[in-house]
Amino acid sequence: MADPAAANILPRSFYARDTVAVARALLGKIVVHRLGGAVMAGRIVETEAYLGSGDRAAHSFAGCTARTRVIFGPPGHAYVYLAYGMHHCLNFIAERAGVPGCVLIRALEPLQGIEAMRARRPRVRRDREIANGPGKLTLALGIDKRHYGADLTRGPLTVREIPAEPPPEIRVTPRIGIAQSKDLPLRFLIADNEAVGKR
DNA sequence: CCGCGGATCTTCT
DNA sequence: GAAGATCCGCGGA
Repeated sequence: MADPAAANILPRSFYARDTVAVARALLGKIVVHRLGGAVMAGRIVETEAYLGSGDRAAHSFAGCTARTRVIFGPPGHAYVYLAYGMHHCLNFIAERAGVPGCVLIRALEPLQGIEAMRARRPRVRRDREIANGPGKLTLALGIDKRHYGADLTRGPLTVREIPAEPPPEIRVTPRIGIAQSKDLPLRFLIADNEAVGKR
């Protein structure tokens, strides 16, 4: 594969669609983070959509608050929050400005900067365990609250597309680890990939 | 491989 | 004041 960090950045129009379309289209795309001289990159292999209406599991369901403000803003930005008081989770904002909707990045296949990722995940053995969970990938990439609202079309955190990459085969399941709206088919993953969370 | 429980803290009720 | 969009280590099969 070509250098992932040099691939084309996805434009804002990529994110300015309905949330499910964005969640599906993100599979196979590349997250690139430049931090402290390191360039880290991973291929998105698992996502979940959190909708703006009728989705009780979505943080935006309770309305626009200090925490969910960015979800109601323009697309192509990052929504980062702390889960269970310990783990950061990374989401990308979808839909046009004013309409809530975001996509949780649940798993990455590490492509580049693996040594830098391992430095933050010292206990991991296999490469595929470095970022195969929403809390694991933020730790591996060094993502935290400083990235709240970050613009994904420019800056140290970007999402890119390898040209001429064929679209992956997508599998659909209910979402993981939620208590409400739990049966909606809003989890998407690349069918043949090993670096995805369990069911 | 599978199930269990503890850690830890922000946000909204 | 309780509930989380989780992870890890432990013990057992």
